[in-house]
Amino acid sequence: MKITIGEIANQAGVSTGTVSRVINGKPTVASETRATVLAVMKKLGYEPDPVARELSRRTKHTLGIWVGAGENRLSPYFNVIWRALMREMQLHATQFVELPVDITQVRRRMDAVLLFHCADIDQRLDTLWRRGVPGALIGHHPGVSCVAPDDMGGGRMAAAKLLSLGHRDLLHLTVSDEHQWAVDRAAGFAASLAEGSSASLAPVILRGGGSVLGGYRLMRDAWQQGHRPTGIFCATDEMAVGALGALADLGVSVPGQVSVLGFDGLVDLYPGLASVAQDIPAIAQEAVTLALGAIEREVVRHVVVPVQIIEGTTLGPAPGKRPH
Amino acid sequence: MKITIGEIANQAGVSTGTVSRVINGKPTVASETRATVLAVMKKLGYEPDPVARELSRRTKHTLGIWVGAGENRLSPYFNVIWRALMREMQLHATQFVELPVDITQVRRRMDAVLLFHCADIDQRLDTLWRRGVPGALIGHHPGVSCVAPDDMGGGRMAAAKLLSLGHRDLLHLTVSDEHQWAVDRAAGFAASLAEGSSASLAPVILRGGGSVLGGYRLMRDAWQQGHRPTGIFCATDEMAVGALGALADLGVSVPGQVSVLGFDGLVDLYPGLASVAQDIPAIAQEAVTLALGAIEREVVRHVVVPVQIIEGTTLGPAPGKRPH
DNA sequence: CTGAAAGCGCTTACAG
DNA sequence: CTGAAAGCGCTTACAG
Repeated sequence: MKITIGEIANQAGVSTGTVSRVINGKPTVASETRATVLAVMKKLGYEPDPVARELSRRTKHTLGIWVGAGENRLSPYFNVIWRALMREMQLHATQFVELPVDITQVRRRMDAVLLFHCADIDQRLDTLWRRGVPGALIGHHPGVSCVAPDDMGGGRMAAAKLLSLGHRDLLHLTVSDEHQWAVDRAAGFAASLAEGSSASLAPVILRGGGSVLGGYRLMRDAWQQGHRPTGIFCATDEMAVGALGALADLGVSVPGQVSVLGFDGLVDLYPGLASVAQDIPAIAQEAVTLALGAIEREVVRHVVVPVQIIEGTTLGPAPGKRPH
Repeated sequence: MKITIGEIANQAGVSTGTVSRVINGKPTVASETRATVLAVMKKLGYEPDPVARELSRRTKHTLGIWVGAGENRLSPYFNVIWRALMREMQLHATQFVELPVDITQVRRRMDAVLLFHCADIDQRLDTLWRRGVPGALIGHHPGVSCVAPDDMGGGRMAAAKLLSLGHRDLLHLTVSDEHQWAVDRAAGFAASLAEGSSASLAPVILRGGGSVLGGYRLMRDAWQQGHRPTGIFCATDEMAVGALGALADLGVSVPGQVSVLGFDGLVDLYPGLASVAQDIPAIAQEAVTLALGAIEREVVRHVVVPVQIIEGTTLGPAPGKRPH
């Protein structure tokens, strides 16, 4: 039998209202009472029913999600962040609608809209503005709440990591489109190298398609044209997977001859892939929080979520160097 | 203001119970009453609240989803079917838990489990059996309810399509792992060719990785080894994308010199991709229906969902032939 | 700080 | 065939 708030209330000797207040972390509960209730909840392995919560919360919100036109909805990254967003909305007991590019078609009421990697942000915000729907976005933009990974910092971390392994001949593979994230990752990478204490280094930067095939071709062509980097930083993990495929086909050993570092943290794409990992769950959580906050006209916030390097077997010391 | 069952009842001059019966297609409603209610619902653009439905339906179900160990959760196909499953569960107001490989860890109660592309089906069913949880699966297996696309028929359709375009030199790229779907697609393709009225044809079959890179390498190597097929059938769209990439790099024109046909229907992967398309929404719907049916110990059913060729610009008549 | 009670939008026995 | 009523598991003013 499913265990409910009523059962908790019984065993804790309080009312269901109090149990509810504990669940929701309301401040108006005596700490002793709170402890008792928490103990009973734990003992019984209670988990609140999200469905009932959603129904009873007066203010039920539905969030629109509006994805940029160019976004590849089949990419691994989209896949992962989408699932994280879904999970987050479920926890917040929030419904959602995925918006078509032409938003005027949409009948369902939306309380707020989350823009995801849209290039034409201004125009879309304008459309929302006219409909009186507040927005938040994953990315960067003045005047609205935003959340994004620390792309610039991640680029810097990539540089620092490769430098610390002794690499001096560096290659950066990125996308030819001027996405903010790509620009920032490249800028962070280059800036950090330029600041190097000894000789200031400049990476070779090559641009192409953002897919696995894009990375493959860039890497293959670069090598065949005589480039001999020992440290390669890719703007996405997909590109890194492609680059690794090309290196394998070229007979170049990784990480013996060449180290490869991706970005995003999708290390399941390739065994041992090293990557500057985004904290996708945190981004999704912030995104939903910001969008929900926008409904209440909360103050605009810009959240930058830290990234973190996941070491893998595609990273090693530069040939002839010892690691330190 | 959200429009509810009460409002419908008011305007239709009936009770909410009757409206509910109409919504749920219960037979015990006078057809005249039904028509009135339906009309009001339509006029007001009413959509039942799935959350409220779930809460009030006495029997709330939680479905476990158990994904095969080898399944690439980042692949486009997984992405698409996963989203279709989520949507279906939402419509059925069914909760779900994604199960880890080690199911003994799971605390939450599950009413049924949906197995997705598992290789070790027998063993998993056994585990479920011991826990008294019924199962259904996407794939094929005797003794449990199953749903799967018509892999064999799709292979036949691929053969028929390429033959009708005049292609006689055929290549099939597939995965090296012995997945049921891969085996069936290849078998259908080969069987259909062998039955050809004139000379019986045999395709060259090459096996490799199922990813884009796998398709790329198979295609490139085949061409460089002197294979000169004019019609290429790939077991997955991802492989087709890879093959198309290789052909582009080799300077082979598509569909001028070579036609390429994928499988799955993920035509957004590549502009103009021709593909034997699975009806993924239908599969997801059946899957959830079967799993929910298994709870009621309904009779075991095996559902095969038809596939359909999506024509694209990667398909054309064999060189020197006119289309008919 | 806490309880009693109403209500979220539906479904479903129970009567009639 | 249909209505009145209870109930799904929670949250939240309203009192105290």
